[in-house]
Amino acid sequence: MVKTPYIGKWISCLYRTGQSFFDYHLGSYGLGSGNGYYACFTYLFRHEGITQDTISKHVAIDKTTIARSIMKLETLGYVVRHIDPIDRRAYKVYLTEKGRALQPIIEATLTQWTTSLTHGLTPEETQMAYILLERMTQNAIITKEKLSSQELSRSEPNETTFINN
Amino acid sequence: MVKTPYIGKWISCLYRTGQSFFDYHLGSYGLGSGNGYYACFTYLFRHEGITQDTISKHVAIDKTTIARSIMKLETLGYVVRHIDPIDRRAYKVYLTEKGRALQPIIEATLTQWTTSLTHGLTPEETQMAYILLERMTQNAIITKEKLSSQELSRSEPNETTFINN
DNA sequence: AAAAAAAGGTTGCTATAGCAACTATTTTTT
DNA sequence: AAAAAATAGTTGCTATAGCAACCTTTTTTT
Repeated sequence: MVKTPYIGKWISCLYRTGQSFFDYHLGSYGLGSGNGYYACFTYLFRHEGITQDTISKHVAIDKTTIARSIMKLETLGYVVRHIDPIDRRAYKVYLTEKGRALQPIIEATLTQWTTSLTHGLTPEETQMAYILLERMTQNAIITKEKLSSQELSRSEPNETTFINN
Repeated sequence: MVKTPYIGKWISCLYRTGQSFFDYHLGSYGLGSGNGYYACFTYLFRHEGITQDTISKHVAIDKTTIARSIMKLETLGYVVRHIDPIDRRAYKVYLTEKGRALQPIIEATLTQWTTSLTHGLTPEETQMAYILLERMTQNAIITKEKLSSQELSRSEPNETTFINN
């Protein structure tokens, strides 16, 4: 890898090799390299009966991507969706037995990837990596929100622009 | 973002928001969200006349992706390719004037993204983030290489498997 | 020197994921 | 209560990027 002072390059490489890793280890379950699947799964492992939109917002992935991920997971028999009788626009998403059976496998793979990445780091460095990545992610989300609000800001001039400072 | 002990989630978010960022800032130059473009550019800014394969290996991006990136950059008039007279399989890639004119713009955008991500971090933390990301990326590449060599290891039993330890 | 293997690139195919625009409900305005 | 706006989800489209297979040229074996 070339040395440049740009973080994006490392991120990009980590993302892409991660995709290969997940595809390699979980491809046989019908899941491929899609981060969307694992985002949905890890969220569903903790919060069943939530809507796609809730997942989308909590994992910071576009609702279209979540919709298609859930669609695939439903086809594969890992989740079921029931229309929310109170809000008939929304689906509540539940894991099936088959889906829940995947929990240890998915968690093991995610852990394994994390472990691979932090190989050779001290526990303190690993901890630090977590914290820094989390903070950078927060910054990334804020930056993106600023861009979106700037796009709208012709009609409703700068008001939302500084919300996330 | 949901709190889980998996690094992949932060990486994924950073990667995707980064794509949006580049698309937003550089889309008007015909470059979109493709990390491949910026990898090619930043490498070409320092090393002109190299082959696609060299780029591919140095930036750890599949040669197919590099090929298509370069193809697009050629169409857009940012690079030219000349067959290497010594090795007629290979193309040597050069920036055009138009391509070189993009250097400050691309570098500014890459820097801006890095700056956005590290907002609120101390210089030491930023430095730490760099180092840790770099080390994790090295681990990622090694892990991936291990997987590839395992796939081959039926024909030529484990020999290459431990090379990268 | 011929055959085999490796290397540089390309093509075909696939999965992923975002954006814009849309439908259908629900909520808020007025 | 009607109109407007917001929300949940889907469809269409696009760009990105990897893998497998392939072609061509070069290098290595034998």
